[in-house]
Amino acid sequence: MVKRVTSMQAWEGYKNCYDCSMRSSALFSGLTEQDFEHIHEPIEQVTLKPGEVLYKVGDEGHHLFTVRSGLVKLVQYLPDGTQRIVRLMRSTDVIGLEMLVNTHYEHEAVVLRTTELCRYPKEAVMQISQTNPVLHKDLMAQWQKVLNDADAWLTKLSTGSAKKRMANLLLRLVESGSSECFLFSREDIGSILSITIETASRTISEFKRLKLMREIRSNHFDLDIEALNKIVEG
Amino acid sequence: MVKRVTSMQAWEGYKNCYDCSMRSSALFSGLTEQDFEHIHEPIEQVTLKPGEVLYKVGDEGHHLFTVRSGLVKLVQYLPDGTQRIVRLMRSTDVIGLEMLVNTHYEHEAVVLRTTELCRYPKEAVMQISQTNPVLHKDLMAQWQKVLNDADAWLTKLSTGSAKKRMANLLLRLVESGSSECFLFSREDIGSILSITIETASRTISEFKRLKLMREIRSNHFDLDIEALNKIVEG
DNA sequence: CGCGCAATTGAGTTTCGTCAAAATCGGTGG
DNA sequence: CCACCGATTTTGACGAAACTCAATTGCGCG
Repeated sequence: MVKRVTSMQAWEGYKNCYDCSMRSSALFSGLTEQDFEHIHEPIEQVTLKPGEVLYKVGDEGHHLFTVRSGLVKLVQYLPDGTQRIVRLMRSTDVIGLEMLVNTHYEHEAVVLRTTELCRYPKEAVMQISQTNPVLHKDLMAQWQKVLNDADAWLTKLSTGSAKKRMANLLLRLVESGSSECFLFSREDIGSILSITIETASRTISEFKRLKLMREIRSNHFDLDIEALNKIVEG
Repeated sequence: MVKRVTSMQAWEGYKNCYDCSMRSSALFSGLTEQDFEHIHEPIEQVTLKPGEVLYKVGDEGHHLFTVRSGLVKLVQYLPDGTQRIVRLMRSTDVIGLEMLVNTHYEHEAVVLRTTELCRYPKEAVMQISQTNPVLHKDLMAQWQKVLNDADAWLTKLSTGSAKKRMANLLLRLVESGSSECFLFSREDIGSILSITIETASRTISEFKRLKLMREIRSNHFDLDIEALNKIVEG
């Protein structure tokens, strides 16, 4: 069992949201001073290290989170106990939207890379979303983004040969504007693509042999994006 | 190319929504008389026959739909041109939620069984959702429902052996309270489970041989739910 | 009745999973 | 600094599952 939550720094009201470097994307960036008066619980910033668990399937919860930096996996478990990663959440993504409708989380949220989060009380989000059109629209957009991601996850990462899936995953993990990407454990890769760790390993080995990817350092690769695109299309 | 839209019957204002037999689930069931005054475009009821296309990927659109009865598939296309069914929409499901955020549809919506829909202008939904807390909450719930379905689609219908996927699909298609289900073309089944039509056919044949399902009449089956559950768990 | 399309079945090939062994990596302690 | 340990990753050999291609059957409809 892993420790659940680590460093947490309470924010002094709304100033931090107001001045937030992520204003354009953070959930509360469009709020008015009036809105903030309705928030009774402080918005907190959380930092989690790899392996730490934000919440588990079925946990009762009262918070939504915005990812400021890092990478979080959302996991569900199959009847046979194996895990399936159903989503990867990165900067500007909102985790735990289901709190606006449910009282319990639908996934297990586990940190893959050191992650900074903003934590919002769900009551505040629910209430303000009914009066503030900007937040209302933001939430809809977030919901739609998650849904689009889910569709892409299905069509690109869960359909076709292992090679195609892997190529799609690599292209998705590329830092935009560059051709580099970080990878995580073979087990996680397998649980994303629905393949075994052996197949994951073999596919990566083959890609390296074909010079589709070059290992700069441990789990950090430089990709031949053109060639990978060819595999995806082929 | 298929005809796009057939019979469409304009509704005389809000009375029909108010008296609607699906009041508890239809999108506008919780609206007040005031709300209805803001709707300039009539709400219409659409009936579509199997094979008809409600909209296509990238179509510009101004409407959301509630499924009253029937079955609609939402399809996306892969780079190689093959189709993947990413969702099945049944009674009480809302089609085209993305219209609240986008101007174009994300999928191709094709009718599998004769389907009755209620058609709502998106402007009305967007506007009223900001003032009517009931609709606001309904929309959130709908969004979450779609998301849950997407997760289940991934974990149950796109993971594991063909037998497990098929068993999961059959159990999902069962009319609740009974043990009967309708099936559609092997091609559609394949495009749901991400398997070939041959594998789909073989799996069904095997299930029939093992008495897991009995064909009452063409594509209408009586299922051994217990046994299918065992396959899913195994 | 026969045409056309969908579904089924069969045979051979490919891909992927399984099991096992070897190699590599990271951290620990002598 | 090096040896050692456990965990992860890689690689190999084999078998099972699914895909491909092709032939056959079955069904609806003119």
